[in-house]
Amino acid sequence: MNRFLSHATNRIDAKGRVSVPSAFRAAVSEAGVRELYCFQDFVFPAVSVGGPELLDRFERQMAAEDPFSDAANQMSLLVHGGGVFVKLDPEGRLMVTDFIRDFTGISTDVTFVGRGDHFQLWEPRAFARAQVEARERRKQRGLRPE
Amino acid sequence: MNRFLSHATNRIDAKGRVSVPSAFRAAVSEAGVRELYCFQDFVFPAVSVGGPELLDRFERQMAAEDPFSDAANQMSLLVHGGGVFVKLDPEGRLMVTDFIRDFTGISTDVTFVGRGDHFQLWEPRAFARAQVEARERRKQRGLRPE
DNA sequence: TGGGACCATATGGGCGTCAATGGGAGAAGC
DNA sequence: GCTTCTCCCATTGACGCCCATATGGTCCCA
Repeated sequence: MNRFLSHATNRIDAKGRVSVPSAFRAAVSEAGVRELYCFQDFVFPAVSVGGPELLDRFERQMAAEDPFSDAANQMSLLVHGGGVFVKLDPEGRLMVTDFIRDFTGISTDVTFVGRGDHFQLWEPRAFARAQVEARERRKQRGLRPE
Repeated sequence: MNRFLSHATNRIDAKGRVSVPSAFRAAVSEAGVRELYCFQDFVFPAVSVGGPELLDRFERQMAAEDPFSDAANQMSLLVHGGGVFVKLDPEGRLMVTDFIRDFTGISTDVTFVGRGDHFQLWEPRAFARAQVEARERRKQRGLRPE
């Protein structure tokens, strides 16, 4: 699996570290990446994490918009200026900084959520709520997956 | 048989495992799959299980939309983040995790329900009720095909 | 037609491995 | 010198793999 799929919740230890699920670590190292880039999501109260190619994704998104629009400006500010680098320790853990805590509401546990080409850090209950909401929205739209 | 048909109920053992019916296992191994992807159904209190092609179907649907829209984000959250991988042990059993239990209400027994290209996990009595309901609905509609 | 052997599936439990977690010590920065 | 971060090692608990047993059904043969 070279993509980020599924989800898992891990505990933050006394030093503020949390283990990245092994499936995600495998996907990261498979891409040969040791340093990850992360920034605040545009839609959800979550922090997105990925390799350098994650920047490409948002540059594509920005390219899809008028480069001088407000939206493109804000996106650049958040992605280029607002992002931070995160390193994994030899055991595959990362430090949960205030940058992450403040935006997500994370305090003691982190839910890692696969998003295909990247993954996200969520406060566990916020993730549960967002899922319920997304499901409700789909029902309202009457869209069926099949 | 390369499709999932009929239904069967098996007991969860002390370690939280349950045997996948042999007919379903045959259909799975015929596709050469050892790792299954499963996620919560959009309509019923059931967990859907299938091979990677189940994921492909959702991704095709996502690809049809604006990839950066809210709708696509929510879809990704449910499909990429909401699913979990399930492995079968050498005897063809799977672990019934809390992810499955909480959503379906399964506690001691699991009803496996074939759905053509995938199958589902149900709490036995919930499945019985859903069948009765479906039958009633059809009667009300005068047995017209949809 | 009845009994018995055989086979496949389902089920139960032991054990090793690995991921997650906790804590200590050295190194680097304030 | 104190704090903070990084690396290293220990612990533990869950999960995957293995082998053993039970149960029900089918086939064969008397």
